[in-house]
Amino acid sequence: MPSRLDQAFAALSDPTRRAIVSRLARRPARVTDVAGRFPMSLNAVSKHLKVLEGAGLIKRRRAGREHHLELRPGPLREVARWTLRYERFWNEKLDALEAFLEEED
Amino acid sequence: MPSRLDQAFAALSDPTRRAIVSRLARRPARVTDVAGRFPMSLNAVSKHLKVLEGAGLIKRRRAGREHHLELRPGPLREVARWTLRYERFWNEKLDALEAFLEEED
DNA sequence: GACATATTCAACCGTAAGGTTGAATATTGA
DNA sequence: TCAATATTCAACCTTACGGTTGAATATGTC
Repeated sequence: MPSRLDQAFAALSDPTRRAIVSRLARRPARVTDVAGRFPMSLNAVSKHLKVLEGAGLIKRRRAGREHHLELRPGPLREVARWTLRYERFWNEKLDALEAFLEEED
Repeated sequence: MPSRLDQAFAALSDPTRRAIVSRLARRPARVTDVAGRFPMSLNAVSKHLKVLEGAGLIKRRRAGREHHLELRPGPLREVARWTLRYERFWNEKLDALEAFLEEED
C-alpha cells in the first residue's frame, strides 16, 4: 500500500490530473464542469478524479446528483516540503555553476 | 511521450527512488553503493536508477567499470516550482481554518 | 410515471511498472 | 590469461494505469 506521499506524487505525474488541480485551484466545480475541458470521455475524467481523491488532493461533497469537487492543499504542501529539502542542494549546485562560469572568463 | 515534469513526478512517486535521491543528495555514489541499502536485487535498483536518469534527476559518469551517480537539482526545482504555485492557495485555506477555529472559542 | 441529467460501476484492452532470474559485457588485478 | 567485480541486457511475471464502451444508479423535472 503506497504512502500518502507516494500517492500524491503519482497523482500529479499525469498532465490531465495536474490540469484538474489547476482548474480546481481557481474554484470548486462539478465533475461535468471539469470533464468539459478535456478531450476524453467523462468516465476517464471520473477515474482521474478518483485518483486525486484517493491521494487526498481533492474532496468531494455530494449535493443531490451533483458532486462538488474542491482542492485540498495538504498533499501539495507535503510534496513541496519534501522537494524543498533539496533546495539548499540545488542552490549550492547553481552557485558552483556560477563560480565555474566566472572562472571560465 | 511524457513531459519532463510528468517524468519527474512519476520518478519521485516511488519510495525507493526518493530514498535514492536522498542518498545521492549527501554525496555521489556508485550503483553498487546505492543498491546495498535496499532489500531488492541489484537489477531492480539499476532499473530505478534508469528511471531517475530518464527524468534528469541523476547524472551518470562512467569511470571504467564503475558508474558514478550524481544528483541533478533541475527537476526537483521544477517540481517545487509547480507545487508552490498553490502555496497561496493552501495558505488561504489554513488562514480560513484558523479563523474558523478562533470563531469556535 | 416518464424522461433527462449527473455520475459511477463493470468489463475489457494495450501498455508500462516493479520485481525476479539468468546471461552477457566491460574492466580491473593477479 | 584467468578470475573477480561492476553493471547492463533480456525474458518473464503480476499488477496497475489510462483509456474505451455499455449498463446501472440516483436525482431532478415535466
